[in-house]
Amino acid sequence: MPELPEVETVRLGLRPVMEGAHIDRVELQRGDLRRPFPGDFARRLAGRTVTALRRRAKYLVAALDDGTCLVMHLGMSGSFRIETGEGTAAPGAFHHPKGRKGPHDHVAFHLRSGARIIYNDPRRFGLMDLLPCDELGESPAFRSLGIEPLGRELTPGWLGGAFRGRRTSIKAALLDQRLVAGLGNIYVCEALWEARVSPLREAASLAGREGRPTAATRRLAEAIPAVMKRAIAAGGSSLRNHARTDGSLGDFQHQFKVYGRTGAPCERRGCRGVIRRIVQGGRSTYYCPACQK
DNA sequence: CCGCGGGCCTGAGAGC
DNA sequence: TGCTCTCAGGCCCGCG
Repeated sequence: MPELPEVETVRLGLRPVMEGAHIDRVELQRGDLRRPFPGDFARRLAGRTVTALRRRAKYLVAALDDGTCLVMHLGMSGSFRIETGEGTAAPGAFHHPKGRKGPHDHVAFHLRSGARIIYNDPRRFGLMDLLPCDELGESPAFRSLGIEPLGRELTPGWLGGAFRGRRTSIKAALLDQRLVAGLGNIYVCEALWEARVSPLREAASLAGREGRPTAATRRLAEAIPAVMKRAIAAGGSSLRNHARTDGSLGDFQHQFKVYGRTGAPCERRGCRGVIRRIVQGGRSTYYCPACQK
């Protein structure tokens, strides 16, 4: 469940439990997710205190009291859940509220408060790493990340510049984390619908000229943060995984205008179009051919 | 550098 | 019921 709004929802859920928390012990189920855990991962975390829980694009970053940062990515299927410690946690147990260990619980953070934070990830496309906080920006994963979609940098002028010379589709350009970092397949589709821009358009055609972005680019610069904010307010989108750390579902999937709505009527006022699914770069794109130009 | 295609994993759902 | 197939919210790598 991992685009920016879902990651932000997770961050907001974890923050009250994690910030200021002392990590007693970390348990791993196996040595790797998408990549191996760094050496001595569990040992290096034991005894540390979390000073802040931040987000960069789709990454969660827990700053620790020794100057290292725990970097976490949810991949396609990662989720966190918080288990508060009634009684004593059985040693060696990845506890589940019903006493069962989830089949894909890979990491358990045992906090001094008695709470446990469990990371579950069936497909194991997720990632955890430990890096010096002052070198985060230079790390391979972060070095090439573009701007935050909710930051001040996202202006029509900036977007227009980013699209300049890009021969790829606007859909692919918005998925490119080197430009705007944090959008994924769902929110790109939704933002394009909101801005009435066809996903098939060449990105360069939206660049405009001499710092004069096109009207479509101005609409996109509004639609992107607007969709993200609404999604965060709704607790993200839940398709098959839980978005929230307490196990409750996000609600934004009920507000989708195009994603997953193949064959359904376009909800734009006055539009009689029907939502269509196409494949771009091997991934589904949903859009309304009638009103997205 | 850019853009594309494939690969990495497991599970859910559809269709037979 | 059970099998096979397709698809899934992301990212990395290697190729031309």
